[in-house]
Amino acid sequence: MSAKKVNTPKDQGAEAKIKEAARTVFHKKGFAATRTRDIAEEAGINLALLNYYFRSKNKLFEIIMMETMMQFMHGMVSVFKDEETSLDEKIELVAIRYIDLMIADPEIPLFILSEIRSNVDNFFDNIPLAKVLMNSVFIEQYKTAIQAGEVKDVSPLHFIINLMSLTVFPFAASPMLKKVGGLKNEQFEQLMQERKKLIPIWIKASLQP
Amino acid sequence: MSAKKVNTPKDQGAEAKIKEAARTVFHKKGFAATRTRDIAEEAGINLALLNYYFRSKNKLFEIIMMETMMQFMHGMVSVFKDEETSLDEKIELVAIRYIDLMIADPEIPLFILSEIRSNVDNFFDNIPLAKVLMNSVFIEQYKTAIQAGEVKDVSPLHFIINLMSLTVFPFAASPMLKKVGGLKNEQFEQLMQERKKLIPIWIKASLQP
DNA sequence: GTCTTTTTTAATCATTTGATTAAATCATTT
DNA sequence: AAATGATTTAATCAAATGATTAAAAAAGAC
Repeated sequence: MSAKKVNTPKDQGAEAKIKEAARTVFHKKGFAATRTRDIAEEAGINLALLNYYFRSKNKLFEIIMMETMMQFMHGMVSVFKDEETSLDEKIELVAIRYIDLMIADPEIPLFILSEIRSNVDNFFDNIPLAKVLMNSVFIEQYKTAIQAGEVKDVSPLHFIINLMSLTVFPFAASPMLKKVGGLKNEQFEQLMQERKKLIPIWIKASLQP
Repeated sequence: MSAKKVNTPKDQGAEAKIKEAARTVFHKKGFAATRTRDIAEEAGINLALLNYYFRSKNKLFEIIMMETMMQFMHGMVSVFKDEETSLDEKIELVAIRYIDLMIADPEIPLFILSEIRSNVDNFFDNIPLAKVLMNSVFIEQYKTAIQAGEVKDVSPLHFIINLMSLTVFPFAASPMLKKVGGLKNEQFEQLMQERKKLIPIWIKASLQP
């Protein structure tokens, strides 16, 4: 053996280009609607290269799915676990981080939601996500605030659902919203920027006892 | 010509059975992932019958898509246009109707959201939905309440987005929510039932000046 | 009951699509 | 620059899939 990682041959990084192309196409069309030929064309390489590097469409998809889930979950989990920030600060952080993430990558929410529908087991059966989130510092702080009478006594699940709903849904529904609201991309993004400040205000208002 | 509508031949309604099966399968798997053979099997009929009655997979899908969109939009539009109900009552009606609709047919939100992604133009370019909704009685009542100082001055778009987010998102995300929250179907439905009362409370709290 | 029309089926086509193969090209080492 | 191994391609395969066809079966008209 000699060159195990010779770096990229032709221009620079065929393998990386394929993965990037796969990310783009899978995110935009979903697994079932993407053809391996679409990915090859998007990457500007031959179809056989895809199978050479990634063995199959399924394997390639699993990689993209896993990375996307990690990217999406990491922002949330890191905030949820933080011992240093208050309940209010966490609410603000979640809104800001998620909206920024989704402005940068607006296809993510619908991609995750629709692909998980056919796939639930694979991704969550291993990960104890229920425990991690529902026993997190965030939820403990929320429960403490309830016991102190500082916020209304509503299930933490509703609280999380509301925060995610207000943050994520507009991006999942953006094609419809742009039509129904008659919005250009610019205006839609402006609206989402506003929500970084507004969502924490609305959430806190809903918590008033 | 003689029998134009001879009613159904074999058991009762092959055409209807195919449409019902198509609805089930399309809603569950989306257009790209469903095979015409899946629909035929679900309907308990031969594959050729599907093409005999509906000409093609595309035509059949268009019918299902159109009917589903109508079903989904009708509940909303009829409330929005109602001259007899107050702003508060409309908020309550939207929450109740939509949650009931989606408990009965939980696949609808994700089906609509993901299919529209590849299809925006077809369904909205004809329909002046933007005008219908944004000039509805509902929005006029909201604007009036702002001018009267009864509610905070926030864009009607945010208001609609929030109402839809809190109502629809949990169903779109239900596979994930059930995993993350460790919920059985029973418990999930119970949570959604609670939201029929809670969402109007939260929305109204967020409107307080 | 016979005839005509409608409904249903089995068999088959043509295309699409994921994947493989064998050979050619390129890069690196010596 | 020759040899070796890594990368890339064109050509091709086999299975899946949407659609059609021709004939059989059922239903209705007379």
